[in-house]
Amino acid sequence: MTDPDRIQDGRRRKGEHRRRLLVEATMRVIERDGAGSVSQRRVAAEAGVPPSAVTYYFAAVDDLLVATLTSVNDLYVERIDALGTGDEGLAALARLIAPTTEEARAHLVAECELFLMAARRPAMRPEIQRWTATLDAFLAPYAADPVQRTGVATAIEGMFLRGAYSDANAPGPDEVHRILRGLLGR
Amino acid sequence: MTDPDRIQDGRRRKGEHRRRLLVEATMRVIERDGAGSVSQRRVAAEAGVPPSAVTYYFAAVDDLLVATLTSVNDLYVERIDALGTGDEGLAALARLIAPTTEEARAHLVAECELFLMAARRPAMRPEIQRWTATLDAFLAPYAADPVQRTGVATAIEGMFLRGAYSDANAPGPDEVHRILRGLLGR
DNA sequence: CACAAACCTGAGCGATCGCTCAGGTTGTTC
DNA sequence: GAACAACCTGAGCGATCGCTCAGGTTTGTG
Repeated sequence: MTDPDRIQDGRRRKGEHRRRLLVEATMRVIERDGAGSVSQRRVAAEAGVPPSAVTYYFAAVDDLLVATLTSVNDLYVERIDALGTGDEGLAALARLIAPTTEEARAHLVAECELFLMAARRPAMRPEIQRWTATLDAFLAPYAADPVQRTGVATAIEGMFLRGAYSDANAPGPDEVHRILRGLLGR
Repeated sequence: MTDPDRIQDGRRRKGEHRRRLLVEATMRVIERDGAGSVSQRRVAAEAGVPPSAVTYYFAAVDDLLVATLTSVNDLYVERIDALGTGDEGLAALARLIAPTTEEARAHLVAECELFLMAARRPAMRPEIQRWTATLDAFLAPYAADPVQRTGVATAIEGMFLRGAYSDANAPGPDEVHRILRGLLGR
């Protein structure tokens, strides 16, 4: 995504800022009410802009969802790339997976809903592949065998999902770390 | 769920049949249009009954979704219990996980959406726990260590999720089988 | 300072939504 | 066959939905 502040043209710069504002508002709506509740009007109210402003920047509600998924993905790819290596990298990944606060859990639920939406929307599919590729690249140093790597990657996604349900019995960062170590034979 | 044909009272029997009809219609609506598109009117149209009939049997739309999740879960618990043991049990599980037809994939997407809904609806949480417990019980003979078992269980759920995205690069039954064998150290 | 481009909005159309309710039908019981 | 319980429905209220559009404002350009 283009950095708004790098844009010369003041008109476009303002527009790009507004676009971001809307994506952030969308994320808050999803966290609070669910991805199915994203509507032009709700996002507009959350962002404090008139409804038609949403239509101006995103022709359809689906386009808004694609942009939001892309934004979430940007952050995750960045985080994965910054995890580090060896066992510390694994521990950091575990901390990334397991939500420790109720706020983090709400965020996680929102992300899961966004990802699952891709199952029905071809426009979102490339983002899924980007995530999958990023995760696979991170795991490569830990597991040379691609079959094992896919197994661990799916387990990671499964743990994200379980974190979304939370309640007491969800695995915390320490247990996630132990599980990862176990799956990778360490 | 109570078997409708076992009910003596003809009034109640008919009612229970109708209730099932509505749950099945709901599942078809979810497969076609997504869990977010489930509405009293849509389900009614799909089932060929007047809208008020839906309200009569399920006070709110959420109740309909809970009933549908329960129904899906019933089937899965039954299937898991019938998988068998040893490597053949593992192969059968792999066949259960990986969708081979487009129809199976659509069904899988619907199931994932229903499960994820539980993250926001406490009324659905017990069904998640029922599934988790069933899966854990199946895996017990394959892995004594509970940490490893949770790892494999989350991988299974991750593979369900990946099957929902499908496309070419999704793992087929054979690869799922290989992954499972690998994770269980066989 | 004229012109253009990009930004921005209020009003509103037709459709769908969840849910209520008064009243009608069918099946069971005694 | 009277009394009752369960089943069943059409009509409709108020709210929200996606999306369109004509026209107004701000910002950059030559």
